[in-house]
Amino acid sequence: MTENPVPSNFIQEAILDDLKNGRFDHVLTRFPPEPNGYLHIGHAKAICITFGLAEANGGKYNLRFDDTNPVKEDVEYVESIKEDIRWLGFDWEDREFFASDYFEQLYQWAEKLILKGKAYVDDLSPDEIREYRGTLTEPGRNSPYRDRSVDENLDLFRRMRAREFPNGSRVLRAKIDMASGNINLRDPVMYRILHSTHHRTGDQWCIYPMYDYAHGQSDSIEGVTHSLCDIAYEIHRPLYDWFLDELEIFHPRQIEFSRLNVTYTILSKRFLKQLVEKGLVLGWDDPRMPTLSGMRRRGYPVEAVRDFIDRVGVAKNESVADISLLEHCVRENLNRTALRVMGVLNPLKVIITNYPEGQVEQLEAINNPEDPAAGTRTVPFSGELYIEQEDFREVPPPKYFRLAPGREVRLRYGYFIKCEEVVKDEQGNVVELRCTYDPATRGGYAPDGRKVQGTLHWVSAAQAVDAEVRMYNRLFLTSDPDNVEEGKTYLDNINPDSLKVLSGCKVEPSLVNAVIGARFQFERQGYFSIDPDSQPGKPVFNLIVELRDTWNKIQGKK
RNA sequence: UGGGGCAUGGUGCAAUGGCAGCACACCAGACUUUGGAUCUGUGGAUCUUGGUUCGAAUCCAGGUGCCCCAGCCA
Repeated sequence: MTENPVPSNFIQEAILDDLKNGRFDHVLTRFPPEPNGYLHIGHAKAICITFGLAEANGGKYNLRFDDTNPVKEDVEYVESIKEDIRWLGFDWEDREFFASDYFEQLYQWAEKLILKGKAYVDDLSPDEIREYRGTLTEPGRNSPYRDRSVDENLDLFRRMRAREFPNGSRVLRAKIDMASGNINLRDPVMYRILHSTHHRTGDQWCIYPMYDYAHGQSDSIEGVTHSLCDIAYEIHRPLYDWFLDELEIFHPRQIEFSRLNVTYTILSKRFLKQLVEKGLVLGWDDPRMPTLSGMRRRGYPVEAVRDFIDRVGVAKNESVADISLLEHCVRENLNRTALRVMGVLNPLKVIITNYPEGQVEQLEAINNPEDPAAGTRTVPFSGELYIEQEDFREVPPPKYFRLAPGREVRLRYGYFIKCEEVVKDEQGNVVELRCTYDPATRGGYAPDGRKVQGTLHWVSAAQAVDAEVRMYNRLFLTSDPDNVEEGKTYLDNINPDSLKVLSGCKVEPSLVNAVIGARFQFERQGYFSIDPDSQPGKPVFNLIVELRDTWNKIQGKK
């Protein structure tokens, strides 16, 4: 977890400076999502930085929905966004705002700019506006409507509001500089006509403010001191400042930091939406998704997600965080907190030939070796068990420590068993092992000091609970999925094996009534959580993350 | 001579003129009733050229590379 509650980064330094030199005497930040999609791990970084910095400096933070484009937004998203932020552990109390609440004020300020001769109504078509804007290397040209009189502008703008004109027929533009090297300053559009029902204001408006015009003013209305945002808005800052200065209203400070990228995933709302809509995943909360709802469903502890964000840091470099760091954070958390259990994913039947017929013993097992307070439980042992198919090899390769004909291994918390006979079906598949056990090794200790190389997990057949286990793998095959050759897209990099559903799994009986969301370590395999799809007596597990596997590594080298 | 931003091990982040450090990853070993965890150890970085300075990752100048901007999206 975070050792140092006060973050040390360039934004914190800037805040401290502002406090010290009197630019501000308190700190108020805001997170401004547009409700047009679900939050992902990249947003989590923005939220933790934005809200975390406010907390660290004794300030408050607002949640403000940037809902200025009715055609893309929906209440479904505002609900999910709130749930995700709460999950992250932040409480914005009563400071929940919507840019749409400011539409009237924004409109009045627009009239003010018209009156000042700083804004005008333009009749150019969208195509013409683009033409007049010029290019990256050539300056733009003034619109023929640029020098309309204040009265005419005012009249036209009011009639825009009064629904007199169709979509796309006119816009309100700021009058700045069509020759500016910064294209954002080439008379940016402030209002466009959109005859469209807004999810909150309904049909009250048919003109909607653009981001650049709405954002800074919304910050100002709320008294935000530090408006932290994506590096992409850095070149918008002159415009952000321009509106505030021209309007002569409270002037927050915008500071930009670089967004988070993560290897083997894609963090773009557009792409994530595509995955959902094309049915390539089961929904926004599919456990393979980098969305917060997906991670939550998968079973990632929120503490681990936060820890990851802290470790990734804050800077302006374009950076790509290694997914293995996230996985490390998850494992580190779960190693401390998850109860250990035994579950067999791909069962292979084992008959203990010398075990007393019909006998069942209750053996004691440790719940979490990292946490003595977690105590112990009992697991039933009998003459008919399941072990993992992978834990038996008829012809064991070098360094394979598990079961093989004639070899003795330990069953965890159980007995030493020795494989005496291999039973196969007509196709030659191993279907059953016949073994003997050493009654003197109860609990897994040999009184004669005899060693075995392997310890296997197992489940007693009669008491086993049937379970479905969903094994997840990276959604993408390449570390930078969007980096594709001509003619291909990130969709070509999708991993066809990102989900494998195992249906005949056998888990120990203590798991029969595990609650949704509970997390366990299946010993020697990985961490798993109970999926909401679980039914009473029929648990469904999600693989959260596998245990580190050095045997796998050894094999991979060959 | 469009404008803006960024360059530190494989990855991410520190070092704010004074011994380039931390984490993840990687590799080797110890230990182990989870091939988990834990512990120990190895290797590996300041984009480049010049300048200032006793001393430069840090300051200055030039160069190079990468990212962003031409929505009536945010």
